[in-house]
Amino acid sequence: MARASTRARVHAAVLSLAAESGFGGLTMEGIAARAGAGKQTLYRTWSSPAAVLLDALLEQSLDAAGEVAVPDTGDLRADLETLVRGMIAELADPATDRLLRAVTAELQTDPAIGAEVLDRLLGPQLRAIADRLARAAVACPEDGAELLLGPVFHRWLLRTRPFTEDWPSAHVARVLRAVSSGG
Amino acid sequence: MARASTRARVHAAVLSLAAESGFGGLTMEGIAARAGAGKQTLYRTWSSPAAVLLDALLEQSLDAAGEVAVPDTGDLRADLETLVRGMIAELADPATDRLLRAVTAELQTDPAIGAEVLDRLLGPQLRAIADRLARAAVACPEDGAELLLGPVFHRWLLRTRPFTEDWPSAHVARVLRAVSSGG
Amino acid sequence: MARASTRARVHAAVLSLAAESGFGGLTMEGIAARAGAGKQTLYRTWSSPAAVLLDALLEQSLDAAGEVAVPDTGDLRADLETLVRGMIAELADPATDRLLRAVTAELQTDPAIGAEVLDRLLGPQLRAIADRLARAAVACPEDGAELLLGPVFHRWLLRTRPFTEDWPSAHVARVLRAVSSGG
Amino acid sequence: MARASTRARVHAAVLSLAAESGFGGLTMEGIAARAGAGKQTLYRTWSSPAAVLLDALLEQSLDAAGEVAVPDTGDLRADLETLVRGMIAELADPATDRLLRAVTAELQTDPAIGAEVLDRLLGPQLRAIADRLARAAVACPEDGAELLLGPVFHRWLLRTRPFTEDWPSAHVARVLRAVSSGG
DNA sequence: TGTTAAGCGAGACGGTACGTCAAGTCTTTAC
DNA sequence: GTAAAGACTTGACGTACCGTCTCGCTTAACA
Repeated sequence: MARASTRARVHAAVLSLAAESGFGGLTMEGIAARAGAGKQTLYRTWSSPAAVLLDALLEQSLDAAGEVAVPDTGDLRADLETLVRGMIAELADPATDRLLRAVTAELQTDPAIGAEVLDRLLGPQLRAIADRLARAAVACPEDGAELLLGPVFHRWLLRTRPFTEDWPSAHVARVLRAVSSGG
Repeated sequence: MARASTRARVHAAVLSLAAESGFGGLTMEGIAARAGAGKQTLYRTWSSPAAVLLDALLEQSLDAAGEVAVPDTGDLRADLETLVRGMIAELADPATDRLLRAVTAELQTDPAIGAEVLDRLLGPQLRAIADRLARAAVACPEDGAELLLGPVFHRWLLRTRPFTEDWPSAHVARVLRAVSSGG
Repeated sequence: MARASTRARVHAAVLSLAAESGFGGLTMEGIAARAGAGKQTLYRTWSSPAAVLLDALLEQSLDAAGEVAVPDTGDLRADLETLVRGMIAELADPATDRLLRAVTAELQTDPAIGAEVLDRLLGPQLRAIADRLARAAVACPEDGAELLLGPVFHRWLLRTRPFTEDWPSAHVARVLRAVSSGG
Repeated sequence: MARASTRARVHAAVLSLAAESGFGGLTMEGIAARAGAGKQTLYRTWSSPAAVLLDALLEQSLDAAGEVAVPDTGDLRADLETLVRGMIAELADPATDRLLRAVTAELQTDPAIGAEVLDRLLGPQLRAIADRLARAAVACPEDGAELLLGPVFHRWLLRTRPFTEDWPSAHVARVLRAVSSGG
């Protein structure tokens, strides 16, 4: 397995390269050169630039962002709205936008990446939201979480239309109605 | 502009190549060779393999599949469930799966592709669903359509969990509750 | 086939590199870089650094040295001795020595190189000597030529012992006796 | 210096590898792996795969094959013809052919290899033939041995033309004439 | 109808990156 | 405390495509 110092240099290299030239510019060759590492060293551990980047991101932000922070003030409606508005704001940041789009694209092709993203990013996020819903006595918290996030991703990923200022509150209202008692 | 016969040969070539080796295996060089065309001829008209493929697909299926068929039996709940089950079945087909994933991935990178897909595939689909909802006197049909499709795409694209047999009906029930009177 | 200007640049590159760093330092990559050519351009025409070098050498010296000059003063013994002394002198030159050794080594491995060398260097040389012998009414000129050159190469290639000043005349005498009347 | 058991394992490894994949396939890495030794252990004692192989060969066959057996029935002509035919037969064996070509090629590059080969293979061979000639009262036995072997090697190494059935006897006749009384 | 420019096939070209291999050096582990 | 195991940097390998660029050869439209 790779030595710790090697991993660190590679992580630094991939992050700096991604920051400079975007995800599309990442190549194994370039990462190796920037890291002062041999290509074989990279291939020994990672299978593609996306895998390197993902690993770097996860290592970097594991504890901090790994714990997807779902607010819990007791007011479910307000909490979900805060969450949705936060996500939209994050997606509006060009850096995050480019990065998440790249990961999503890669994820379509490489199932291994997909599994890792699910394990360490999406899964926790969905679970955290589901937990918040469960704490509010919602009947089907997993489906509720999906109902909350699905349209956000759909609109963002497929660029169907921009987010408007008042959409989040209306969206949360619909989601809450969807999972309310009658369900 | 390319001659009609050239276009036709290129379209045939890209479709057969995509069918054989998947989207990832498409290259301008390969398409040109299969089509018996020069590379320059391709570059004169299209900028990437994705553009060629998309053009071929749209030309092939524009009128037929372009008209997204949303059933309208009068029973909204049943119609939407039929629609959702149909989509899920389509996504389960390996060929469709690969193709749509590839287009989605490409769409993250190339805004021109994105615009074309939105114009000619997603837009009509969303509008057709919204129309169906509007005909059932739903208040916010666009948001309803998004609420219906978003979770399906979310689960499929991000591979969070498989679709189960009874999920569609529960999902449709939630969506209908979401857009009911209060919305 | 390669364009003339490309060939010329590649030939110049390989000759200058060989002069600077010796044959062992030749790589396809290095030649391509020096020539300002793509690697594929090299591989399209030549299969190895040795092939490039050989081609350059042959093109360079084709007419001049291609015509292996066997002296013909009428005095066969003197002519052959001149020839042998000339060869020994040439082999004593470090540049020629290194180059011919390299070609000989490569020739063991790559049959295509061998065929080319035979066609354009060794064949003509042997034939020229055989012709000279034939003109002197020697019965088996090809075998005579081999008898003349074989021991020279043997001693030089295998470094069995150095050439001495009086060896050529004794050697030629033996060869002439070998192919005389009885042969 | 390497331990005896290590040397033995390395020798076995290099011989088996050479037998399987030919000389060209030998690498320090492969030998080390096959021998169950570290690469460093190899480099400590040998400088190249050729050195390892040569060492193994010489250790294996020193006394046995080192004594080049030149027949001595009293009939010099017949003995030399037997010898030549034997050499040609040996060179016709693909395994011997490959091995000797490889050693010859290596010998052009690495003078140390050359010296060792001369000392322990070629030298004894030439000396044995010279001795046989001397025993037949030939005046210049070393030159005679060279005259006998030179053309064989020349034709084989440079692949000028194949050996024919009746060439050995004619060749021996010429060599004997060359070194006869007149010389 | 005969000319002439365009579109075209073919593919060489300078490049970049690929993923692999082996070289030779180094560190770590374990006997 | 020596050597195995093997990670490391380096650099060449040969291949695949990239996008650009000549080359003739069609071929359709205009003179």
